[in-house]
Amino acid sequence: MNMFKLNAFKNTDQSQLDPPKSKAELTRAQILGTALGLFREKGFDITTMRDIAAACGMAVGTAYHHFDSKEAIVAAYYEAVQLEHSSLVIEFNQKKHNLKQKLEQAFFSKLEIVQHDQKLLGVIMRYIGDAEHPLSIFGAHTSHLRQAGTDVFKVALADEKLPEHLNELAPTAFWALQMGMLLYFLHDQSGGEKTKKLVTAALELALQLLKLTAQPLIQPLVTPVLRKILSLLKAHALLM
Amino acid sequence: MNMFKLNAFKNTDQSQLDPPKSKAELTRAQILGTALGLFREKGFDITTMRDIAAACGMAVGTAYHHFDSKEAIVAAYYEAVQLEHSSLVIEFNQKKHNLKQKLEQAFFSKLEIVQHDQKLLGVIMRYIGDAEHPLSIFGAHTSHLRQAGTDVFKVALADEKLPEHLNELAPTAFWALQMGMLLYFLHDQSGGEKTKKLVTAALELALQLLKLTAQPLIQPLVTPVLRKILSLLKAHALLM
DNA sequence: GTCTATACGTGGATAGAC
DNA sequence: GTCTATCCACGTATAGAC
Repeated sequence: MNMFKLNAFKNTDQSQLDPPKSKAELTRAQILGTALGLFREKGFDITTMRDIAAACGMAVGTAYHHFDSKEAIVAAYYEAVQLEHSSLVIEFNQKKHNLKQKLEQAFFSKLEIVQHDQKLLGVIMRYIGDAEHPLSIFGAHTSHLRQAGTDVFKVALADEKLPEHLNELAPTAFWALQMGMLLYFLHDQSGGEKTKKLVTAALELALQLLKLTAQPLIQPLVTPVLRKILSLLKAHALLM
Repeated sequence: MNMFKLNAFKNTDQSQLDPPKSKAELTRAQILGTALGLFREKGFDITTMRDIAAACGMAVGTAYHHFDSKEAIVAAYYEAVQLEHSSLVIEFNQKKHNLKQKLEQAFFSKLEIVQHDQKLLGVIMRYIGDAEHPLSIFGAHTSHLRQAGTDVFKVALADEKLPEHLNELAPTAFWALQMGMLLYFLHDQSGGEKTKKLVTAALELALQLLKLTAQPLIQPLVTPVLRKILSLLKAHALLM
């Protein structure tokens, strides 16, 4: 099991194990943990900032002093998710594994981290289309999260010898596929079982395509198209 | 140019050309048109129901009598978009065209319809992760829209002879790709120019992959994986 | 059934005193 | 950093006019 950052939200009373924090950091952590508990239990929309403040035994204004908005709490959650995911993948890649194993670990570990937070993931997707919104996963305010999210796959692909353009495209493509996984998982009522099966199948397909496009006969057909897609994604800062 | 349903929102004073409507239908159309104008001009979140009612010269209660919520207005907009798109594609496919032409028309006509409504599209994406929400494009309440959206590609692919599993998967895959196009377009600041280029490149790649996977040598490798993906998507009612 | 006018409860977010 | 008081908008409800 993973004993990383996220457990701070799941287990509020282990602060003595962590390095000493300022009062503000403690209050922030308390709000975060309490809020996530309420979100998981009742759902994001139903839970009010008044509920959260009351459950923390503090005033509404205090909660807002530490988090600009209710969505900002979810943003903090997702930052922690990404942090934990990155460290799990890096740790795994310090040992030798084949590509399939690496990719499966990258996908499955992400899934494990968010396993019980379907309701929270839905909120993260909410502003996907508002480029202006600070919480849009495609917006400027979250570029560091996209960076970390694609870096994970750069790590997993580090030992592979891919054609030049694929080398640049693949991490973003896998990141996008991972977003698709989360989207499917959001609507998965089997507790993630179906999602895991889909990931396995999708990765198998992706690996086959990867091998295909690397073949000398096919590569010249695909390369110019990939180059074009590459440049257009870069124009949007969607490619990291 | 397309003189279909959507123009009712863009041009409010051409009611004499349309078939006679009940008073309620006229009021509904007026609210819809006025609201869309305000959404486009000021943005969805900033515009209030009171703004809309005031701009229509009616009471707030009247607006709510015709639309359950502010989001419901956007839902009505998207219904009309899908209706117009379907009829444009069907019309185009009554004449002979090759597959590339058909797919490009399907993608580009959708883009043309929503060309000036980036802000509205963002709102449609907002509930993508809330399976329960009536406006989620993956939810039960919008299954008819997904059906119409994939049917469009069934029409475009009707003349093609594809392997069995691809035949079922392809329309959903293209529908998903089209959603990706809309997502990219949302963040496109070139007025859709970059989006068009990306669509062209993506379709070229998709057609190449389609040809590849149809080849006898490759098909046995891909078929079992496609079958698995197919069954998992069906389990979610994501496949139509 | 359609529309007006008005008022109310709820919840997100803010201002300003301490 | 914290709390109290307040604002604003959404959505709902109600009573009455046509």
